[in-house]
Amino acid sequence: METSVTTTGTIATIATLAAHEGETVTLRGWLYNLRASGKLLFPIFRDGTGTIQGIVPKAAVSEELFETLKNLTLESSVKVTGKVRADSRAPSGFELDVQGLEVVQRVADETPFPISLKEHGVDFLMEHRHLWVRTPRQSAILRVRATIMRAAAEYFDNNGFTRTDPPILTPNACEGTSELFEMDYFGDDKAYLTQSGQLYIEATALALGKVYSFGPTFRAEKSKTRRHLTEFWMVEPEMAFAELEDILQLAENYLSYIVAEVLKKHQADLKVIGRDVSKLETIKAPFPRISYDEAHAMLADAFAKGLIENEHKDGDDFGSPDETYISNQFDRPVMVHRYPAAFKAFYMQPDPQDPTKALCVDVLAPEGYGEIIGGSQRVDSYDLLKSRIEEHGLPLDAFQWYLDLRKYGSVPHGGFGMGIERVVAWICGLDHVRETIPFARTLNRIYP
RNA sequence: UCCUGAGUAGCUCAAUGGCAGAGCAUUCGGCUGUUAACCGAAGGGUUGUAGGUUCGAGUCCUACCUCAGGAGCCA
Repeated sequence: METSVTTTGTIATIATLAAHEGETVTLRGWLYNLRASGKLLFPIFRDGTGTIQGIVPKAAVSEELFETLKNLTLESSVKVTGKVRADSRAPSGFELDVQGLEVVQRVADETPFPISLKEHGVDFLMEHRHLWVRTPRQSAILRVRATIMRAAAEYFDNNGFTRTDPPILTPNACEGTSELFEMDYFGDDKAYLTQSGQLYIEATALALGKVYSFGPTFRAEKSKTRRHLTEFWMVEPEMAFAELEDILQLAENYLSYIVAEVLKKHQADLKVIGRDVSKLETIKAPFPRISYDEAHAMLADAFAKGLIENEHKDGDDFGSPDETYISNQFDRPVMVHRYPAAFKAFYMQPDPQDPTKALCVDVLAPEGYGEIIGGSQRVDSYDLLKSRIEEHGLPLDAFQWYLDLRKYGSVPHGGFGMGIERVVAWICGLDHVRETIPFARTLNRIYP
């Protein structure tokens, strides 16, 4: 430890400095930037809660303190003591008149902090993600993420749901579709990383009524877009005695709550991120609802008017450009329901009005962020589910336990899954989900 | 897997087939209100890899590698 002139003051964090105006406090953090103007230094400190500029006139401090700070390297860790002073020139409204400094660890001159205040490329930043997270924007995003995750669990905790997390290691593909990460399970057996906990929480929903799960999910798909990670966090509610209408209402109330929580607690962070909060203030239930058929008509009309490039074929799933167009017609998330059953999962309940359609919903976030929630009412008939499993060419024995749920007191039930990273990307207005998680796992990257 | 694009100084990028450069960062010097501070100077290069065309290749051709954006699939 290298020590310079030290004085003591009340330990404080930058976020709470307004409450310490006029007081002498000690901050513990890092040197974020340093500007010098002859006999005047302007160090900027960060401590994880924010940044503040210090001011150090040569005449006001000891020679030792001045020289130590003048030669200090960026991202060196420090304890700095000074008097909090309101100043209209400061972005946060406050500055610190530095009186004392203890250098905890000085970054060596030969190995300067690699991330500068200037622009960097994506590859370089991701290669240095362990250091990139220190920058104000990335820290702000991670704070918002934390609030979104807390609100995502809190809403269910406050509304009668019991958290029941499913296993991460599973014996087979939950839905028999996506590519999974495979691993050896003590020799004879293979295990797979979960792609969804849904089937398991259907079991716990029939035990506890209303349940949810919240955890990491894995997809080995070679997806390479701004919306995909190979490891991401998903929150999934499941309710017994619930039909599609209940699921729609839950989804709109849920998202409204999460957005409200972020707006309530993160105005400063959203400003650092550069988010237009007026786009979030409109996010209140009820959300617009359109059926697949209505969405198709909307796309057909748009194609006729030359607003979109590719014609959407009735009966086909929507592509990303289609979803973007649909979501751009609304100022809040749009709930698209009753897709053709043909390209949806085997466990979705058919619509009694039109059995070729499934009682399902995709919630598309505004501003082109695409699908953030996918849900459905589940098949509750034993015979129908059995024939669906067979039609999809899935192994019956692997799904016997799942069929059992329809044998012992089956009820209408359903729920949805929400991808946390896509919600964070949308709420923060980010270009790519890789910035929404501390260490993103993508197709081409597993370091650091 | 497919399509498109990009790899040049630590970083971000320039360079008609003809001497490989700038800004930032680093080091040194100057400046008492800077806001990605500014001004001056210095150091810093096997142009992704391997071949090929050419008097001459960062530049053109072939293959490969890496990364990015998109499609498909999905949350």
